[in-house]
Amino acid sequence: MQSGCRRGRGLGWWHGHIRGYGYRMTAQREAVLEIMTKTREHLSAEDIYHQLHNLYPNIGLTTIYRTLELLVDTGLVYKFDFGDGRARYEISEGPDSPDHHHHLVCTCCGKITNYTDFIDKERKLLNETEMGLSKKFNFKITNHLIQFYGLCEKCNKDEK
Amino acid sequence: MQSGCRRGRGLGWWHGHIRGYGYRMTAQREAVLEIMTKTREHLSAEDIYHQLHNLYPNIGLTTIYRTLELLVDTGLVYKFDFGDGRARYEISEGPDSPDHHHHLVCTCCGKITNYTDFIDKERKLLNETEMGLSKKFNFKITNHLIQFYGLCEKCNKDEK
DNA sequence: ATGATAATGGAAATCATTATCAATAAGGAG
DNA sequence: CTCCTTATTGATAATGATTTCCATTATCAT
Ligand SMILES: [Mn+2]
Ligand SMILES: [Mn+2]
Ligand SMILES: [Zn+2]
Ligand SMILES: [Zn+2]
Repeated sequence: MQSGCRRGRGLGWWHGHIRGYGYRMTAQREAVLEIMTKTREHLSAEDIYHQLHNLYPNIGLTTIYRTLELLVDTGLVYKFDFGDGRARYEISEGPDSPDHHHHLVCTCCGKITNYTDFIDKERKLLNETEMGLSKKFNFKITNHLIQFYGLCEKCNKDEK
Repeated sequence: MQSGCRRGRGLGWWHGHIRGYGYRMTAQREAVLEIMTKTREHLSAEDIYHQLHNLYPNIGLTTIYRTLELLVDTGLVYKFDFGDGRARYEISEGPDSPDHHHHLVCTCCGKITNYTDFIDKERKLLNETEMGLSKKFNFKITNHLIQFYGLCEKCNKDEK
């Protein structure tokens, strides 16, 4: 329907997004997005770097960092700190998408678990809270972070 | 009332806590706790280091880091990552204390705002959620992190 | 196809946090 | 209170993730 639609020519849906911010589309950015959209893992910059080295032996780690920063800035990717000393990234469908989820972080082994359960109740409370906080502090909320810390099933057993 | 009470001899309430974990009480640990309990700011290790240098010109930054790690491990202090590249610390009264609060983080200027509003509703939802998640994932939750990101009043204005 | 300029990648620089290790001090035993 | 074991400290070096630089390359509007 939209005249600008370029589907069917091998272009990812993200081209328009990137270009819309005035950035150029490059093979490296394509490659990083390709990986990010195909995994549910929480990859570090170096994880991505290693995965790409097969396909692009000359890609630089610096470029991975730069690309991730761009993707975070334009809202395509979330950046997380799970406490293991390196940033971790995950594709983002935005805080209102049905795939939006939060995390359980095992403080023992570092395992990360996605959960979408209870998100509906959460969403309701979050909306109220965001509205109240915006009003009280004149703070314009754009996003939120929720994480639960504790022991995963395995670590909880080993604990005993 | 309690026979073990040591008030009135210059000992902080935290002595028993630290000793209870088998750690020795030192002037340095005392000093760090003294600062942490007297501020509502979110200090970095270096912040604390500088504040202490007047009183203890010989205290080492390494010791600050070690002490903070100890305090976090024993639950007296919370460690946060607000995205400015350094860890920030804050005294903890525990997730069930009336002083327990969450944060608004300005993504523009980095300003951190404590809020306790809506905590009651939050607590209710958190309890339900924690219970549900514990059951579904066999995950033993010990703590949680909630942060809202956006623009503070000042940055929102300047934005326009 | 051409040119202006944004993007890349290799290497060096940053900078918060850790590891080492000899010197010091806490606190239980006597 | 003194002694002794051993946790703790502090100076320094090491680590490691992320940035900065800058010459080379690639994108894309014209
Ligand atoms: Mn996730
Ligand atoms: Mn706070
Ligand atoms: Zn675990
Ligand atoms: Zn601000």
